[in-house]
Amino acid sequence: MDPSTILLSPQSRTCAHLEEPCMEAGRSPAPQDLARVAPFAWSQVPRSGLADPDWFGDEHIQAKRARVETIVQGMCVSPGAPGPGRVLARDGPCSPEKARERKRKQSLPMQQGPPGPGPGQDRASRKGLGGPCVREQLHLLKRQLRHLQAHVLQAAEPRDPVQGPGSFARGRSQPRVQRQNGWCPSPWTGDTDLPRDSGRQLSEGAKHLVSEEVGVLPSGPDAGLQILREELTRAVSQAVDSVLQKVLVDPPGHLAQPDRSSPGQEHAPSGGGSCRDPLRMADPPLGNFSLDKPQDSTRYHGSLRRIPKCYQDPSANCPLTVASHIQGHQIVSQLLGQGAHSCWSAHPPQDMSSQSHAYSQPAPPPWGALRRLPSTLSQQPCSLPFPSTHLEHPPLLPPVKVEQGGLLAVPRAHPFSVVHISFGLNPGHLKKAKLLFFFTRYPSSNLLKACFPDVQFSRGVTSQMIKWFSNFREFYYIQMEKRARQAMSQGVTNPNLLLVLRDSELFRALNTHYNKGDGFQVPDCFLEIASVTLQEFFRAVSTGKDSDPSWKKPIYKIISKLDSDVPEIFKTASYSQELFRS
DNA sequence: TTTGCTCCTG
DNA sequence: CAGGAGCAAA
Repeated sequence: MDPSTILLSPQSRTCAHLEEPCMEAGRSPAPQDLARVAPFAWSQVPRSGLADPDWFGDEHIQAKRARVETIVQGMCVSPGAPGPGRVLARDGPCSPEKARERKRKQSLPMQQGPPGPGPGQDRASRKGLGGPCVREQLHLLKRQLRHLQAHVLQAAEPRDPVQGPGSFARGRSQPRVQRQNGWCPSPWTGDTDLPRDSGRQLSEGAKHLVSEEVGVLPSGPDAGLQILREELTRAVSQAVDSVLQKVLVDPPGHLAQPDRSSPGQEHAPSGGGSCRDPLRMADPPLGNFSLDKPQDSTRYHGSLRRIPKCYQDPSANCPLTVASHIQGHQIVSQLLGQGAHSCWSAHPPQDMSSQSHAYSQPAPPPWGALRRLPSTLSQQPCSLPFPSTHLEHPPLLPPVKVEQGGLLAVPRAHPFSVVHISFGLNPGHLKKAKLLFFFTRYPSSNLLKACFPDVQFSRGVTSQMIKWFSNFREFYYIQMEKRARQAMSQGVTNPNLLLVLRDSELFRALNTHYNKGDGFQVPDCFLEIASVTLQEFFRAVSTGKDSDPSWKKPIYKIISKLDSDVPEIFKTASYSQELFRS
């Protein structure tokens, strides 16, 4: 008896939940909060200002404020001045109707955002956002700004040498600028069609909404500019948010999904729970390993096999072309939950190619990060609390014919990431396919397409990949048969004693083949499937069924039912690129 | 006919 | 790992 294949106790590993990146950072208002707060930022300023002793005690400032307010109020009733996106209007002596009208006008562009961006409209919406629409708004606001500046400069004559025009504003805004320097530009700004500078300004404006929505009374041209920036920021970021919220679904694999068709995967607490666990290694190792246990794996069959919950979810929130759930959720959660102070937001997508890991780890070698990730995946492939390290890895150009920007052609590619579509398969894809084999021995072509969003599938590519898996299986079954026969020759009688452990020779052979370099921690579920396979081969061989020319077929059938769900990370384009890179 | 699989060979 | 033959199912 070969002790290496006898499992006395299942290896159990603790469930190492990786912390969400940047969670320790102080939470800043989520965009919804911003959206809730921002429209009142201006009107709240005086109130907060009154509460501020510095502010309240300064009569000069008060006088100046009164003058500026008068000017602004005058502007708000001046014909033609207010327009869409007008932001300087505030409730005051203006008539209630006009005030209401202004409120409506100022809230419409922000709250409506892009008009009903549907799942398939994100591109168009974003174009509209970043393009002519925003430019027009910008233009309009600039005109208003010039208007305002003229008024302010007229009104605030240098009567006060200490606090000349803008001096107050500068005194107040200077530290603000300082803080702005530490502000991480919004990742979205870079994704719009706005000039990079505009994006930065917008982001800086957004920061005010976060950190200075109260307590400062903007005044003077600088402040006016700031206000304009803020409002522009608000409009754009809200629009982007709404697009995002429409486009990016709540990921099934990240949040609690109690009703998921494969609940065991979602909440596998540890160890062998990494995949659908047909054999529940919690059983004593010598317990029943008979194949009736995987009954629930029949769920994998049929049309619903491996269909992500998202596709089964009747919720309309799930667009047909689903972005990578995890990426999407990460983006949303980063944006919504961690918002302005998110490390993630410190790097616009465009910069990620040069700052790939900077936001999650100081400078981890790609493979190091990769290695840490799968080991987590192998424990919880479906809940996937993986580090953001892998979320937005820079798309790496494979040395094949590539094409940029095939977003619409890539169903699972993130709509906001630049995906380089490969028309062929590269070593990274092969590597990924091998790792995939740990989860699925018989991937459907749909699954393959889902797992290789950066590949433009053609008949040739599909068959090549199918061929790969065929080869993988071939090797796998050969090893199994070999080991089964070996066990038989060693006098093993109880097939249930045959288990594949990580330190067994069989595992080493498989690991070497599929996981060269051992950079990926093989999921426990694979060990379980391998054990089942080995036992089936042993049973067949020991009962003489191998005399039948097609004696392997029943085994194949059994094993084909034991495929596990593939971790979502495999469905991201950046993953194979990362593998290729390493 | 197409697709997918196994088996064999190089 | 790829190519090809052969088979079976859709």
